[in-house]
Amino acid sequence: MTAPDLHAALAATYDVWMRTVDQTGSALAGHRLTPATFQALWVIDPAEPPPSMKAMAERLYCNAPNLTFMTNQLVDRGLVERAVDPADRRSRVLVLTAKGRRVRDEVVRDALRSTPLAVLTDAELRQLTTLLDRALHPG
Amino acid sequence: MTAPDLHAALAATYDVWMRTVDQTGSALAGHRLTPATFQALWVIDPAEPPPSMKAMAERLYCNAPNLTFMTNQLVDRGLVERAVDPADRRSRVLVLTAKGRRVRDEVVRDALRSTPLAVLTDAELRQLTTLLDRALHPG
DNA sequence: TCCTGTTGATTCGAGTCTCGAAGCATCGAC
DNA sequence: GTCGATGCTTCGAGACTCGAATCAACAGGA
Repeated sequence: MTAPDLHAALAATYDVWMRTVDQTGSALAGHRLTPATFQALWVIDPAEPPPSMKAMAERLYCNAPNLTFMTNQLVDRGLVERAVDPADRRSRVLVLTAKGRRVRDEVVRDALRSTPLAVLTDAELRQLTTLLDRALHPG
Repeated sequence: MTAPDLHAALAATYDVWMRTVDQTGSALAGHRLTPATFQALWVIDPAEPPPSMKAMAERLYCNAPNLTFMTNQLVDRGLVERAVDPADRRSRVLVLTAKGRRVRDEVVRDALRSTPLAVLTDAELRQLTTLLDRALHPG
């Protein structure tokens, strides 16, 4: 690793993500969503068991009070509901409502359509994911 | 391009950038910088002519009032100065102060040390940059 | 069974960030 | 010179973020 190569790679990563958020913006406004609430929705995979607040905070790289705030935004908009985790009654899990699943589908589709990455081929995308995953999960 | 491959690539891109910001946080606090002011500093390359507000706004994907706010933060901390562009007296260019250059060097170094991408080899980094640039600048 | 320390989440307050609308000065073309 | 366009700032409102304090529930040991 040398600084110029690393700098260029990080700058490009930043650009791709920021352009994705920026160009998804107009689609989000239609659902009264902001980048923050979109990201919260993004990390709730409806195919997996509903995540706890703690799990959400880790995925979103934010702290607990912040997540409480974002969760309230989503609850106010009728997209998620809090439920008590029977296995640990301190923990609240976030369950998508029917509307939440529908809205999430739409905005995720919008994001995938808007991201600059959409122009890459499947092979390139897999190559990209492999490189990034190697960085995220070394060893 | 198919949705699952694209989804995975975008998720990994998001993770790399957010982990970079997250892990650079403690280093930023020492200079009384936030992620936003750090990003503003990041896009002022001291090796190039000082950027105008407009150029900054494009690089940061934000609007003019927002940039005025962030510029004020940097000016208050003595890191940049506004200067009138002689070629267009409406335009203000952002000039790093001596302290600004020093602080920018430090925090950029911190960011490059903190990013998950730092574990990749030069060859991998160049491969990554090539892929991302192809997405950012197609054709 | 009680302590006791820990953990998951919320509340509160303060500060930061973001943006639309309106305003001002300057530019460029005519 | 006039007029529309452009670059930036101000203002006001809302969204976001976080540290500190609080509360309920868990987990372990005496």
